[in-house]
Amino acid sequence: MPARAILTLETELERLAGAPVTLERPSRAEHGDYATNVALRLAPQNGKPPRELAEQLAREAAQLPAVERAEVAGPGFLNLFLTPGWYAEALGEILEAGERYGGAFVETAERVQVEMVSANPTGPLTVGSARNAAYGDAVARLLEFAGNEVEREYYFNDVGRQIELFRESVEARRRGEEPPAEGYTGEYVAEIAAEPGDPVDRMLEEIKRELEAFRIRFDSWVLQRDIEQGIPDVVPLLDTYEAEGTLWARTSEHGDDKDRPLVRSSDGSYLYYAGDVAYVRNKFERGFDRLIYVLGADHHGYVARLKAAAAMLGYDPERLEVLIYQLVHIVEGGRAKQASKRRGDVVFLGELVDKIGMDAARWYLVSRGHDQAIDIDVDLARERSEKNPVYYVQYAHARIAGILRNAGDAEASAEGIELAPEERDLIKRLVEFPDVVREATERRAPHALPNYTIRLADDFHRFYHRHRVLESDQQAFRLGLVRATKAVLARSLDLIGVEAPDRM
RNA sequence: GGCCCCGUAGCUCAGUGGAUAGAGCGGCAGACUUCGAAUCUGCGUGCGGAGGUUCGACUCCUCCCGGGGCCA
Repeated sequence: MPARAILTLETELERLAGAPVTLERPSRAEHGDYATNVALRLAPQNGKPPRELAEQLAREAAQLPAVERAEVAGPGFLNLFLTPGWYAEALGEILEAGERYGGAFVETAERVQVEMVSANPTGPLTVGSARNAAYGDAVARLLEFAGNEVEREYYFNDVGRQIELFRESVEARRRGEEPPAEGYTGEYVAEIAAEPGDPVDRMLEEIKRELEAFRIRFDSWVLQRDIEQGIPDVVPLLDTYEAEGTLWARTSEHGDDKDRPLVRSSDGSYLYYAGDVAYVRNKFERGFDRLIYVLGADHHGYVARLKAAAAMLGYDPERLEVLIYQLVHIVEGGRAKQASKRRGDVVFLGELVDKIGMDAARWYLVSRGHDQAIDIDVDLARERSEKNPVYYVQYAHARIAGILRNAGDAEASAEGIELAPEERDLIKRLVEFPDVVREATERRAPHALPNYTIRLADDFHRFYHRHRVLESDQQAFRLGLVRATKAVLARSLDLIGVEAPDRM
C-alpha cells in the first residue's frame, strides 16, 4: 500500500493514461521526483511510438495541481517534478498518522500463528536458534503491524532420545561420573548439575529467560507429550496403507516426494511423522487462518510433508506456510567449525549478546536475506560491532530526540515555503516507507527494514548538516520533518526488535 | 543420483523487467567558537560462464562451473 500522496497521484495519472500506473523513484535527480514507464508499456497495443504517447501524457499531467512540470526522457519515460503542495500533503499524512504510518494495510485481517525457535531444551539457545528467533519475530511483528492478529508459539520436546541423553549426562555429572557415550559435555552441563531440580525444567526456564531478554514474547509453549496424545485420533483420518510391517501415510499423493511412515505394526509405536500430523491438526483446530513454521535450511524437506499433512486433513495447504532460513556457520581462526550442542563446541546466543550487545545482535541476525547463509566469526564480533550500522541509525534517532528536547513546545507544520533538495529527498524517503513495509511483509523478508533504515538515517544526517532546524526561517516545517523522521525510524527499528534510544 | 539456497566492488551484503547497478567496512584527502563529529563531503573500468525470451535482463528460462545444506 503506497502512501496516500502517491496513490492519489497514480490514480490521476491512470485516468489520463487509461491504464494502471505505478510511480517509481528514479536514481538520478534530473529524472524527476517520480517517473513512470506507462507509455513504454502502452505503445505496443496502441501502435504508436512510446515517446509520442509520453509527450501527450506529459502535456496533460503538467496540468495536475501536484505536478510542477512533466518531461519525456529516454525511450519514453515520463518524469514528474512535484510542487511544494504535494510535499506538504505527503508530510502531513505522516505527521497525522505518527507511528501508525504505513501499518494496518491488510484487506482482511487473519489470525496467524508463528511457530518459531522450538529448540530442544538440552542446552542454551545457539546462534542458529537466535537467527530463527530474530527472523521469526520480525516476520511476526510485520504481520501484526499489517493488521493481523498474531500468536507466537514454541514447541519443545519433553520426551525422546536426546532429552534422555541430556538428563543422563547431568545426572552422571552430579554423581561425579563420566557422561554416557554420545552424551552432553558442554560447560553448561556442569552448571545445571550444580543446581537441584530436573535438568530439562531448568533448561527450559533458562531458554524462556533468554528469549525474553531477546525481546520476544511467546503466547504459548506446547509440549510434545501433549501433542502426541492426539495421534490415535488423527491416524484414522489419513490416507494410509500397510507395508513392510509399517503403516504409511500416502503423502506422495499430496506433493511429497515419498510416503511417510506413521506406525510400527510390531509394537504399535508411533513414528515421528505421526506427531507432526497431530500437531498440524491441533493448530488448525485452534482456529488459526494461517500457520507459519520458521525452520532452518536443514529442515527444507519438511515443507512438502507438512503441506501434505494439511491436505490429508482437508485443509487448504496454502494456509500452512514454511519459512526457511539458511544456516549460521561458526568461523574461528578462519576455519569453519562443526557446531554441536552435545560436544559443546557451539556459539550460544548469550555469548553473541555479551560480545556485541542486544541491539547489534538482533540487527545483525535479521539484516541479511534469510536465503543467505551467515558466517559468524566470534573473535571479530566485538570489533565489528563497533562499526555496526545499527548505531548509525540509532544516532539519527537520538539526534532528533535532542532537537525536539531543545524545541520544547514549538509549533510543527507540514507546510514548507521553499524546499531544499535534502528536504525533498527526506520526504520522498519517508513516503517510501509504506511500500517497504508492505513488501517486507508479503515476501516475509524483514531484512528490507535495516536497509531502508540506513538510507533514511543517511538522508536525515545529510539534511541535518546542511540546514538548521531551530531558529531557522522554516523552523515549524523542519520540526515537522524531523518529527516525522523520528516516528518512521522508531517504527522501523521496532519492527526488527531494536530499541530507538533518545540518548546514546 | 534427486531436491533446496547462494555466486554482484578488496571484504560483508542490498537490488524478484527499466534510464549511467548501490550501501556498510577497509583505504586516501578534507569539514566542529553553530540544534549531539557515534556525523558530513570527495575519491569506485564489479553482476561466475554460455545461450534464450524482451523495446529493455543482476532480475525470467535452459545448460555448464563453483560454494553450502537436506534426502537417498
